[in-house]
Amino acid sequence: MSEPYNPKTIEERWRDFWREKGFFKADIERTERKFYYLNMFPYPSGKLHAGHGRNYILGDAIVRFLIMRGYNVLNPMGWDAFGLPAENAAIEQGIHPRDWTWRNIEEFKRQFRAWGVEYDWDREIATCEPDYYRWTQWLFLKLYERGLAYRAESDVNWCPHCDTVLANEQVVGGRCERCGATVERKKLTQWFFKITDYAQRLLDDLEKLPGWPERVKLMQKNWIGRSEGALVTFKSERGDPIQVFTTRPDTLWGATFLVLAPEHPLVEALTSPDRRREVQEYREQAARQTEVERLSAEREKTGVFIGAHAENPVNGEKIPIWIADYVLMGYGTGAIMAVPAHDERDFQFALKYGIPIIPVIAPPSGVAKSYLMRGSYRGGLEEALKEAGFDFEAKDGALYVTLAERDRERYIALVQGYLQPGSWTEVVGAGWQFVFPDGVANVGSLAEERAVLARCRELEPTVGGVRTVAELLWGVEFYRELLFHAEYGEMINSGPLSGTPGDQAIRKTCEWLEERGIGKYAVTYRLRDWLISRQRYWGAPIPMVHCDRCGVVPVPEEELPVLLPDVPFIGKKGLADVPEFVETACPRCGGPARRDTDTMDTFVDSAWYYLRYISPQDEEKAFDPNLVNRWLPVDLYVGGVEHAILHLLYSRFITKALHDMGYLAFDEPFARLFTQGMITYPAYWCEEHHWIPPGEVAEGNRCPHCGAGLDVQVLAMSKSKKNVVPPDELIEEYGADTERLYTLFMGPPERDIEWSAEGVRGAWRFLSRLWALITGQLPRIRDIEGPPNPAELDRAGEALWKKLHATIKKVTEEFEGRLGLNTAIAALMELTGAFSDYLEGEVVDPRLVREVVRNLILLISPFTPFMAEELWSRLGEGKSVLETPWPDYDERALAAGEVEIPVQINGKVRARLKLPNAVAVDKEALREAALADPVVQARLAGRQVKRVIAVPGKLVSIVVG
RNA sequence: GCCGGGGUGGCGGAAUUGGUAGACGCGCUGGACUCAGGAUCCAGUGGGGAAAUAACCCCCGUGUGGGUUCGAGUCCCACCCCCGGCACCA
Repeated sequence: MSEPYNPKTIEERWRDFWREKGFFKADIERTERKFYYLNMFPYPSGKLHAGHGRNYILGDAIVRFLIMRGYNVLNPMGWDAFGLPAENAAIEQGIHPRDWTWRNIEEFKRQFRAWGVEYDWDREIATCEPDYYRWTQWLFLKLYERGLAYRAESDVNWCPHCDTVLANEQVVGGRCERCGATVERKKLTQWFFKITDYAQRLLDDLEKLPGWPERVKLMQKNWIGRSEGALVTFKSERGDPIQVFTTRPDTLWGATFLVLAPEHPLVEALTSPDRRREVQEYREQAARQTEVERLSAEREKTGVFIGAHAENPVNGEKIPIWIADYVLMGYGTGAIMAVPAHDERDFQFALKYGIPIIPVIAPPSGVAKSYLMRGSYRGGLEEALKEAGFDFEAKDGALYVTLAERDRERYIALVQGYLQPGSWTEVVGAGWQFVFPDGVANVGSLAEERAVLARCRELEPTVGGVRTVAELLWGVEFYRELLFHAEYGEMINSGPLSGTPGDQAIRKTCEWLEERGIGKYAVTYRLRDWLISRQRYWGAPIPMVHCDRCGVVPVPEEELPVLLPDVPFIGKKGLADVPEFVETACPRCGGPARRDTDTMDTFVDSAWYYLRYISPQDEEKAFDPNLVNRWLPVDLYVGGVEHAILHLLYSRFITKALHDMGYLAFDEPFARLFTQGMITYPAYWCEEHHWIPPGEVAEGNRCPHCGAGLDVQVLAMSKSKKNVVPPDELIEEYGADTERLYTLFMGPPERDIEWSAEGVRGAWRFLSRLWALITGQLPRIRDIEGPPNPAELDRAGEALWKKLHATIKKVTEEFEGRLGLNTAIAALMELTGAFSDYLEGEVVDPRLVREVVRNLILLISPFTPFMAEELWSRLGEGKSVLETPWPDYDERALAAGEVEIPVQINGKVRARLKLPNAVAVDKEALREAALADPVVQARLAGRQVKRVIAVPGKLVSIVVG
């Protein structure tokens, strides 16, 4: 009757069919109904594993859908082929990186073919080929001409394992993103791209990208890290201007010291002779520190006073200058004003080093506190406080008063009368006041702070060991929570701006600063320029020449590409080690000169490749602006979230730069972005033998080599952790269609999901069932033509007809919308089940059977193209599935048949009615039908119906008394 | 610490604008076919109760506690936990 499902022979038959027919070739000249679908191109390392399928199988299904929908789809593939792994593998195996790379590429292509994943292979590109990197070099020259590529000495991240520098984006938690080695800091002269010029636009234009996941946009936003504030110029005693950036200009009057980054250029000149040695030591120690050490040594802040002072421009206060490694040279101006009363780090620092603290912002809570030491006040105070309505606690003869700020004056007047001679108390809240029997002293300036401290010392000798008023108050636990806060509030102790409310404080201060020319409103970004130099061989050489007479000279465009020297590859090698590469003539003066020996970061290669696909063989230019402007932005770009910042931010930057140069009409490369999740699988770790492939793990999670207990973690599939499932084995056992179906069925494509061998079996069972079902029906429908007549269908037929169209709708909408293909497949499984049930009924309409079979094949074809093509041809259809239009659904079918309507009574479902659709969608009829139902009637007996809510097509809710 | 996302059966996950919670699959249980089954097929499967050669019925259930509503997985408030990003950023 029906033959068994044998994917091996089926898939072998169709593997080259689509390519030979040219279904995946885009018509590049025709752009109406065009669709540029793009998968992030892979780095060809070794072999593809099942985890890679998440990206490519998804993409292939989408593209097949789009082709059937009649789109002119551009769906290219290429290779991000430059990079360190090729070099490392080459060193290990003694072969050239290029040979290693091309071997992998061939393997990838073989695997794509086995998967049934097709591309427009005429457009294949590889970034390591001269006809590609020639244009990467061209891009560099263009950026250089525009002033967007420059060479500078700076502190860079150095990976000792990879022997090269890294971009900030490639350092994760102080470690090399690639190899995990601890990153060191080095001072080197390197090439940078000026991405910071585009910081604001990269930020603003995120709003132009509604088709991007919110979280990716947010990650970019955080990475760009815009902060608003002010630049304020302080002056050293010698007169050097010291510019600081602050987000809290409203706290300027509270700045009691300055802190410079240890690397700050002024440190050298400002340090006094007696501090020189200590400062030097601190700077050296800071320079030695790796990022990791700085992170781990967190919390406790260290720093050194450099023996110089600066003048605070707003109040003329003379404040000390320190250096500390919590201030980073790379952010803002590398110098900060420290306001210990309102910044937590500054507060810790000031407390530790005995630097005065002056509060200048009232805490918004409006709470103040006062502590009266035992013996500092006369009897009767407690009663007086009580009578005046103050809230306090008495403990061991001391009083702890908590008051509202508005009662401050009244409280001071009261308590002053009860103070013992020689004693005092404080009021700590919006400002700190010391209350003596004969007067009140405010701590609103450094001079006042000194005076208060002196007076207290005089009265109480034990105060002698305390360096600042803040320290004195810190000694009273009761006060601690009020000594520091970082909130916005009314300005106090701030000269002419005292009394400015919190919501206007920053704006008013900025205006005030600008009027006086001391400072101005300013914006700072966390984003740094993109360091693109790499000291390795396998990358695009930077097309620059160093000439003793002419300096740095660009290689003329017509001399591109600067070819990588073809050298035998043994051991680590940089271009600097190849004399015949280095030695050249200066393009300007013709004299002897040296080539730049750095290659570009591979993220430069991938920052523009989506443009090259449009005209991959063009020998005249990098891309054809005319065609590119018609085909881009990319309609749908699919790849992993791990590129949320690096690749996607760089690509946006390069697109904008090319846009500004007039090459591109658009300034965002990817209209819609979809980030697929990763496939995870258990990974086993043995202390001694490291990663153990899951298949080799011994009984009881033990190491097969030493028997030690293994550490199991479910991690993203990767070759390095040995937890991969090879597609070849899956295809051998179940066929590519099963792997494809399971990959898309396992869960929503954007989520990380664990691979399950049992799940694969489920997909296999379904396909076997479907195969048997359809092949079993072929004889019945071979000679049947035309669609069924809905009017002639019986109840069962009508239900199936309805189900069919609901499924078409569901699958279509998932492809066109959120790409929840797992639910689309579930719908196809349901339809298959319903179809199977229908066939067991007594009356079977062959035309309906034919209709369902045809549509099932078409609907499932993006997921399982081999089986679909095979069944389609057996059906006697002359054309390929890919030449057949995607089915449309019929609204009439959706409105046919019966629906089940639940009836709720007081919020609980008490009956389910089967009603004709016509009744269910009519509010009144629905209401009547529900009330007339016997079960409902019985429920309502003797109770009063208060309200009936009938929701057409949904439910009826009855409220009774 | 700050900013996002998310907590639904034994598991992966479904649930338009608030409208039958648990689609679909896995696993499990029972049965069939088998020398055998880790293959395949059929049936059942949130928990508890009632009932029992049947259908049906009741209670509880979407991290916790409150709230809005005829009705809440979905909305509001408070909290707990997990994941991701940033992290001395001035």
